[in-house]
Amino acid sequence: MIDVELLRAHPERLRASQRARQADESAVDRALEADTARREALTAFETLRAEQKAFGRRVAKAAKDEKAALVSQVRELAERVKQAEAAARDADETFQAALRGIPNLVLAGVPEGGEDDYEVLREVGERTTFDFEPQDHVALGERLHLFDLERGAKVSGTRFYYLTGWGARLQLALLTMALDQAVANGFTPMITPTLVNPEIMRGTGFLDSHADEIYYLPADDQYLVGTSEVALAGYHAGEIIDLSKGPQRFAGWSTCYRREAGASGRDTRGILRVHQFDKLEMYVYTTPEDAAAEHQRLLAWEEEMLAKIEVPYRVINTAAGDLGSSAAQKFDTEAWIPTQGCYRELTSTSNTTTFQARRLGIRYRPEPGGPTTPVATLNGTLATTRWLVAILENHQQADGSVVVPDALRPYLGGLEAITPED
RNA sequence: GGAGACGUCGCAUAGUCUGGUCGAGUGCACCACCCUGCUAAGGUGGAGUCCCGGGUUUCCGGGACCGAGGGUUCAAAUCCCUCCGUCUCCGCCA
Repeated sequence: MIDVELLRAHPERLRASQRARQADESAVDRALEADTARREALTAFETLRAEQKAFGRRVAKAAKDEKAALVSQVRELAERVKQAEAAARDADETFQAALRGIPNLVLAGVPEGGEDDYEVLREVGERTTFDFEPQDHVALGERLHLFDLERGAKVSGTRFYYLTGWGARLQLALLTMALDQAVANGFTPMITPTLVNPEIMRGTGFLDSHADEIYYLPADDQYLVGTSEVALAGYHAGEIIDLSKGPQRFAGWSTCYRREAGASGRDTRGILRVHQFDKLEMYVYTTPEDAAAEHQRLLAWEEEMLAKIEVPYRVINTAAGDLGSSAAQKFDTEAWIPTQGCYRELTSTSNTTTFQARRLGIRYRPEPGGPTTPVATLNGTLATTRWLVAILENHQQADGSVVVPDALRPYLGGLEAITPED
């Protein structure tokens, strides 16, 4: 949620932000109007309510035989209070809805435009080349019995899969390595709920821009999370937290569920785009002043992981129009996928500034005993099931085996390569 | 799944039967100051969150908030309903 003070004092900044996102500028003015209407309605109600309370005190103090007369006098006032309260509530709901309709203010440095207007910040590593015809991850995985797509489809439908044998172990190894790295950097490991209540899902902003991506269970009025970011954001909802000892960093391990509603026909092969996968996610609560620096740290930790799996990648600065409603800036890292001849997203780190925290009511005290103010929150990927695609394709050998990157070997009992004979 | 008890200001509790002077007492913790020759004890005061208006760095006035949401009433922490959560017992499954 946008800061109301910002809306009132600098609506032009929000209009510019909306333009950069290729979103509706008039939403800003509707929110401003709704704010004015809400304040008028609130003042009207509060004036009447104060009158009523003053009268109530007189009734309480009055002698018994006078009470009936006084009470009959305020009946009509009580009715007006009730109406004014309803009007104030309606005006507030209108305002809240208008405010929620405005996505986060994009930061300076975010490229304007849509999905294809990203800026490439750097490319790291040489694009992998082979002196043989490389196989795609599906062929490799099936040959090495790392996953079973056919039976995944039989049991759960398209975009579902079983990880089997070394495939299952490879995922566990990868996520465990990610968790170890996070812990070494001061993150608190968390295994989070994957089913959350509506107010938490709404608070993270996913119901705005990604609503059709989310599984919903009507019988229970709950949502399946598409990332543990949701549960980690909700963790401190409604709380005043302590940031005096620095940022609070959490590493969430969870299964993630996505409907992939708008992606029919895209990436239908293999485990690149699936309805269910596992992820290790970083989530940070920090001060608004520190958020940009923390964002760089999250990106650096992501790149540290990519270095460990030894795949070429690039880093992009996502364009404004491709940001989620909560994000003020987003960096993706994309690994080179040899058989596709392009880079594919492996990690994504967003600075959501105070946007999520405002919606979820998460504050801190900059000064001990001083007033509260919303915290800033950030998130970033450290490993997902999809990483297996990049590992398999980039480390494949002419004989169909896949060399295990050095850093992963300790997590696989020292295994150096996955070979067809296994 | 059945029965019951409970949910109050950081923690622990009072207040609910008998609606009004209760945004709410007490203890502990906390902050400031005082006192005591010093990591004890004592004294005084302060202190919740959010919103609106005015003044504008630490102020004043008003409103909301006693798990959440409805209702009754001139008036609700207090009465009624629904939901959520916690605990205890029973059943069921391990």
